[in-house]
Amino acid sequence: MSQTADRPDVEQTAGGAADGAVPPHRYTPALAQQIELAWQDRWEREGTFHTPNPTGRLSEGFDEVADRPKFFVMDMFPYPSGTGLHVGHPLGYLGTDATSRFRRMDGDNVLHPMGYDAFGLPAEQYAVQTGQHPRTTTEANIAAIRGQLRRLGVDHDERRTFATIDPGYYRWTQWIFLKIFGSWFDADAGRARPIAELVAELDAGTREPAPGTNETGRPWPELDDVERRRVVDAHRLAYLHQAPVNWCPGLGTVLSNEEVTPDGRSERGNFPVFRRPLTQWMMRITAYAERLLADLDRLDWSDSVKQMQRNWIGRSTGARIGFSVGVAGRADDAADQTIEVFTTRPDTLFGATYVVLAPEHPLVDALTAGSWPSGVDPRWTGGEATPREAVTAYQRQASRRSELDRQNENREKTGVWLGVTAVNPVNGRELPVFVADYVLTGYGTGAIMAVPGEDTRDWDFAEAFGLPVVRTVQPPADFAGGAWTGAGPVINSANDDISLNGLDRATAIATVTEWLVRHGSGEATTTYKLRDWLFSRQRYWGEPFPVVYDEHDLPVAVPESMLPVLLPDVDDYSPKTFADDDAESAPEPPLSRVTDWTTVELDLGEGPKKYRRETNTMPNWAGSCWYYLRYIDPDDDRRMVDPDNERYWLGPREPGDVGGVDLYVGGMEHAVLHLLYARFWHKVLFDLGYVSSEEPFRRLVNQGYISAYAYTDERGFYVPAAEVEERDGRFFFQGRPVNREYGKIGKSLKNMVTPDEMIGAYGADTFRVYEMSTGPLEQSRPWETKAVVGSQRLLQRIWRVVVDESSGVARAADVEPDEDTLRALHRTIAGVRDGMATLRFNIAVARITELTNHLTSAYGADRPVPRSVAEPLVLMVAPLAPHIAEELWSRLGHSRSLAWHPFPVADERWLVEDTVQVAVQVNGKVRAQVTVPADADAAALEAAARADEKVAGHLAGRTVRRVVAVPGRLVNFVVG
RNA sequence: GCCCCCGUAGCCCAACCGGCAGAGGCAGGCCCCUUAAAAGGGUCCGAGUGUGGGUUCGAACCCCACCGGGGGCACCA
Repeated sequence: MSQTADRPDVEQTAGGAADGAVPPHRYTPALAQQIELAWQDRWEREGTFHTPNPTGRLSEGFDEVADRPKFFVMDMFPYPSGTGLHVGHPLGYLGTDATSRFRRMDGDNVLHPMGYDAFGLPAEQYAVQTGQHPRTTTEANIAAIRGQLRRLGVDHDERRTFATIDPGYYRWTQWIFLKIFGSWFDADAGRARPIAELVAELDAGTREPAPGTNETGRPWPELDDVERRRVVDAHRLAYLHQAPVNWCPGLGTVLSNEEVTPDGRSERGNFPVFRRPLTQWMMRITAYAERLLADLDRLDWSDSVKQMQRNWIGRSTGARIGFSVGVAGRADDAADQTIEVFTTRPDTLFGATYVVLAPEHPLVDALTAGSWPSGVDPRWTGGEATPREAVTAYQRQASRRSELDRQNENREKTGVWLGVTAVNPVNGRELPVFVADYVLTGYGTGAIMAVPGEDTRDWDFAEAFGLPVVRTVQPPADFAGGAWTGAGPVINSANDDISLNGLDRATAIATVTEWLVRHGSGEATTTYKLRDWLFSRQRYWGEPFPVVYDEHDLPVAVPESMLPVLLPDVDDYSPKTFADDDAESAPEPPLSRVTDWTTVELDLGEGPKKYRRETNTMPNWAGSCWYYLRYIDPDDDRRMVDPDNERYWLGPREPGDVGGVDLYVGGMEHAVLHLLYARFWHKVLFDLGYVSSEEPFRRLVNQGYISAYAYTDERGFYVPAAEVEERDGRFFFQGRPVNREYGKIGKSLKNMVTPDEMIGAYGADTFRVYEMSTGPLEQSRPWETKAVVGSQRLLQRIWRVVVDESSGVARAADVEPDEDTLRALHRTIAGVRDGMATLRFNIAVARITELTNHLTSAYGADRPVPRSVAEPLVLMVAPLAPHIAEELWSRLGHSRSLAWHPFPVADERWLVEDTVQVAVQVNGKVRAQVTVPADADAAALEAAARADEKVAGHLAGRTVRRVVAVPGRLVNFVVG
């Protein structure tokens, strides 16, 4: 992230204190710096924030906290990229820090760790730009951000810190890969199982290879060893697959679907992306689609993130329907093939008038006819002499078409006819079969039945190609034309056997599906938009795969005892990149050039043999998929995670609970990728018995963004926001008027504000209080530098309540507080607790401000504040502004840190009033206030209200139809 | 086009389960302190909840429609 973790600039502010006008012991920025640095040293020296595990090497001191509830809170760890940290970044870190400190004081055993996500493209690109090894730059960036976090005063247990690039960490990333590689998804059991169990069942004859996994078509007992390995490999959760991938020549690597923007460019770097077939590692996340979807309901996450994951998984139900091809007597070579289509609208089957295959559909070649029949519609041929030429030309054109064209909204539908027809199973109608790129390879079966009457895309295609339309849903009388996708009774849908006519959609779907099943022509099915996860990258800066290839070019797992497979040091770590638009180029991973590494002699049980290493590396997401588990003990070199410690920190709290991290805070931008991948890995680890929790993150909170004003001059260029002056509501830069805009903080808008500047000017505590006071954690908010002074003033007042500004000594008195003060104190405690518990730190700050203001006016300079009020005030400030709180606590005579001191508890006695004011409404309008005993019942309330003369005036001469009296709240007279 | 979230004072934000719209901060006014300014302290000032309907004794809160802002998905059959 940033390299600007400067020591605070004490000089800048120290000058003012020499001026005599300021009392010598005022809480100035200079004093804040001193206090903060001193306490940060002491926390580190004393290991104040060390959290014990139940067992293992980090278990020292666990006995003292064994009876506490556990609380695991963490942030999405930073990616230290070297491009500067701004005030938006710490928002979440401070939220978890305040929560962590509060929960610790309130009696929890709190785990609050931090680590660094450091493999991946940005670090590599930064290194290439600066001509340094990625490890050098990455480690420098980590050191910088580590210093910055320390300067903010966060309470991470630094013994649990690690980076994903540490060999001691990625060893276990590779280990998890081996576990995934070493398992398969048993669809009947709905979970992953070790691959050895599959082999055992195949050998025993109790299981057949899954459909599509046995290319030979021969039974398992007849296969030789290599053929058997191919069958087994095709079952694995991590598998090699040749498929069209997103090849990005500009980056020299392939990208996952998730890393490609909707306009067909790379999310990183904005280079064009092309589809081309390559053999790559895939992760079978689709096997978990149903569980990933269903378990969302068991998570305490925001609706929007859940919704985004639901959309991404994209479950839809419908039917698979077989259309047979190769009608007798037709001059084509497509004998006895069946096209499987997927549809969510089997109720419209009678309206299908043609069939479409995706250009990459495997049946296209086999189905293409030798010649056009006479009289073929010229629109159907693509201008070619034969179907084969037309199809080949179309496929080439489609593969070249960048995704940029594809997303063009109103692009005309294109396609060509294969020269064959397929038979609609429900009415025997012969439908022409087209290939067209509006049908996607990866979704459903890659083939559709086209129903132009009820689908706008099919309608558009039918219009362009002159295809017929059969309506099967009755549109409303005033319908203008085109495809009708709304509801309506079914029409034109009957054969000798069934009729759907008059049925509603749901009934029609059930009826026709049942008919299809009975006739062996289809079945009800569910599909997902989610695709398997492309897991290979042709980059240097990533985890090497723990995989080698043997003489059959089949993958072999590197034994666990040989982990980690270290990333070799190389001179040239940049990938071979190509011209942005060179779609024909092929990936060339940097590791493939390290020839003394790529070839290796190993004894994997068959004696020493030469093997070829996998030269791809894992994607950036791998390291962040499981880092929360490693915080439990990053130095455990025997296990990924100790099961007892995992059960303690992450296990289910009660039967049926998903378990996981108790509070996970991070940006909305990871709503799909990181969170979905991590959930997937966690579920695999759960299935294999390595973790006791079903989900990684029980509760997720997305912190808001911080935006700031930006300013443009008359040419539209951004000017430095910090130098813009406001006069009479208008804005000027160097005397010239500028326009005010609003946007995310950053370099490009020239509106960057760094925490270092703020800490330099006010100290970390002021910065912390400011960020926490601007709203609930989830709320996005504007940054306003000039408002920071308000938080500074609050801390100064708190300081003055406790410390004499001229002598620097605590001025708390051992006297009894008055009742007003006690009420104020306990109301504050209740409010602060509420704010802390609900991550509405602004509420906590507001309550503390009220109490401080009360104390300031109730106890002047000559009347010290009672100790029994000053101390709880200091304790309540501690989670938000820990340094000043520690300092005040210490000046109040305590030698130990307050970090483990119990948080104040409100006394109910001072929360309830003897009497309460309730509003009296007449027809819902507030007309008077009456004071009644706090426990007055409805009748007493009504009596008191009627006795009020203003109320009597409103009621005089009118009929009271009804009286609503809510004890403690109000009385409402409903009059006629 | 579809889906999700959000509209309260000049600005940022509160308001428990539907029960008196205001806690806090910024900005602004006035006063004190000061030779003056800054810093500091004190005090004052504020809207009726985007719009229109509905439910209710009672709506910022629940329902419907619309407007505005933010985000996601998008030829997904």
